[in-house]
Amino acid sequence: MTDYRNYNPRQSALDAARSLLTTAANAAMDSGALPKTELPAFNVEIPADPKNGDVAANLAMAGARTFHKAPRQIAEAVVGALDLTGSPFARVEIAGPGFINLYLGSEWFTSVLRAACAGQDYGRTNAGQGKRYNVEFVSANPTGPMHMGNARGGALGDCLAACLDWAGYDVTREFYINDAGNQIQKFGKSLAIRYLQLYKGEEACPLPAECYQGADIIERAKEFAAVHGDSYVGADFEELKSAIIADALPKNIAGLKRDLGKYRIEYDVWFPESTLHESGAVEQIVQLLLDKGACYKAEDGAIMYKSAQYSSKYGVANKKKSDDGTEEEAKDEVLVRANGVPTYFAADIAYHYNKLAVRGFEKAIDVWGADHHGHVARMKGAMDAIGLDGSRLDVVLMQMVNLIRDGKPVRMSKRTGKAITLTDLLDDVPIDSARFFFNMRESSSTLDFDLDLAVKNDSENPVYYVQYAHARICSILKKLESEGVTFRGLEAADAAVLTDPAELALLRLLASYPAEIAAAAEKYDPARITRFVIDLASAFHRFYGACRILGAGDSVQQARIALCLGVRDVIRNALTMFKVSVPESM
RNA sequence: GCGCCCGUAGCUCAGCUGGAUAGAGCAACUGCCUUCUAAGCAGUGGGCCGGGGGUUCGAGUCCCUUCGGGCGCACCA
Repeated sequence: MTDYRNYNPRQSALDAARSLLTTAANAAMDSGALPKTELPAFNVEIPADPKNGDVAANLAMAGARTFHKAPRQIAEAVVGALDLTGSPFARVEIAGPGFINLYLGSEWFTSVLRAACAGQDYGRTNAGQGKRYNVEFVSANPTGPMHMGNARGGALGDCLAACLDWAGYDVTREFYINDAGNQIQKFGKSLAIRYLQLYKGEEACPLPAECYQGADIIERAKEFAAVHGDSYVGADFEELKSAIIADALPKNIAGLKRDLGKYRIEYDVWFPESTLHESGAVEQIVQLLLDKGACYKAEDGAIMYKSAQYSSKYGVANKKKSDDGTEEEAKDEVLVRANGVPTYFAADIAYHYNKLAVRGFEKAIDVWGADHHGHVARMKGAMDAIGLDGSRLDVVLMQMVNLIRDGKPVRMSKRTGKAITLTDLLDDVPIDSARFFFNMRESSSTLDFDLDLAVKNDSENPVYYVQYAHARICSILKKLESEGVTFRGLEAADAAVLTDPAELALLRLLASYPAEIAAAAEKYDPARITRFVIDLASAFHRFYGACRILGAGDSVQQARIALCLGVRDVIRNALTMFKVSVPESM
């Protein structure tokens, strides 16, 4: 059997076209058909309309100036020198203002057909060359439940990691546990007060407004009380806080793992922030920044980081608005407070130093909510400041989610009256829908999540539409089997007999799948795959309406079975890659 | 005030490093099941690509400007 692993037909066609045209243009210059000059930069692309060829090049238009000739004359000179023998292309045309349009031969289509149904993980490429990438996503605060941003970030980060994996990167999925710092102290205070309220009443110990108000805090306090009774009521408040944090925090972290697991997200690494403080890594980073002159001590004893100086390369640093409304120059940022406690920023620098320098990832990709965009430039700048290259940190910013019900935005849960959490969402809509819907828009766009659509069991719901295409293929294959029609294997699959536009459209889509995954990985945009698989399902349904398998002549029948197998496998692999279920019957 | 994201059909959105006649789904209307899953398909209508300048053979795409919407500008994380 031919080895189709790592095969990327679209990319090979583009590469072949570029190489052929470059050779032809040089030959035309050597023969005098074109003036000798440097070959202009040109594009090869897949035209939207197949009438304009399978690969089109703008070489002639792009070279009009350098060659001092009309585009069509240049095109004719190049095409005159073009030798297609041994190439994937069967013919060439000059069209429009001077496009050189190349048409792929049936051997290429056959190679696509066979690769797609060969059962060799078609779509996987080695574009990433095994580079080690770290994808950190969700990293929700362990002080409470996860919200919609975490839901989107989870689906986005997990599927992005999957795309990177399929595109040949060595991917680590990571969750950064913010188990240190101010918000943990606030967590402890909230818990401690809720605990005391159980014995002294709410009036005696009111919960301050800055504390966490959620019902989950009361639950944890009750659990603590169930074990320890009132033995901590008379204790020192700090002692109570420590004890109750030690009890509740691991439970919350376990809860995050459980909820994310239910959402089909499994991490390779859960990285606790506290270890950076305990190991001295945070102190070391601050010292390193002081040594490199990126930091200085302020009069009050705080250690300040020269934010503006390092951030400017990556965008304008945050400016501060003063009380009278006038604007001040970008301000340096606090790394260590005057009281000696490092800020979150200091720990975050140490954390990214750990990823890039200690563990040696080639890239750290962070998935952040867009509300943190102001931190991107300073974080990348900080990487430069500690002697790493800030471009090794990429931040995928993700815009807000609007939940829509009955055509109107919903903010609060009907049941709890509070913001809708990840678990609320997963109670309401299937996990398949959640993972799929969150990957339908690119991360830079705000996303309207239609709760009504997500639970629908009909073709309006894109998840069902795609799953149905797969189930339909499985059903067809079963039917064929029962009729005694069998597939004789890859050698029997010849794309030359597939001439219906619906068949050719399917082949072209199949051909582009590996390149789509590679592009999704490179652009950090897994939504491309979601849209691709919807397109593929749509093209299949059209094929189903236009072409029959039972009753077709033998060679056509064999080729169409191969087409079905290829589409089935690609849908299955794409959905499985995104951890969306793939039913064989519906 | 400064910064980031968005503005394309009635609605939700595609449009790949600028390319050929700007696409899809939903909604509206019309057809298609005694033949492989009608959870499907085919067809019709629907657009100063927010506005205005510029760059060039060519701009939804790049630059400038302007308007509208979202988000952010802490010794919080």
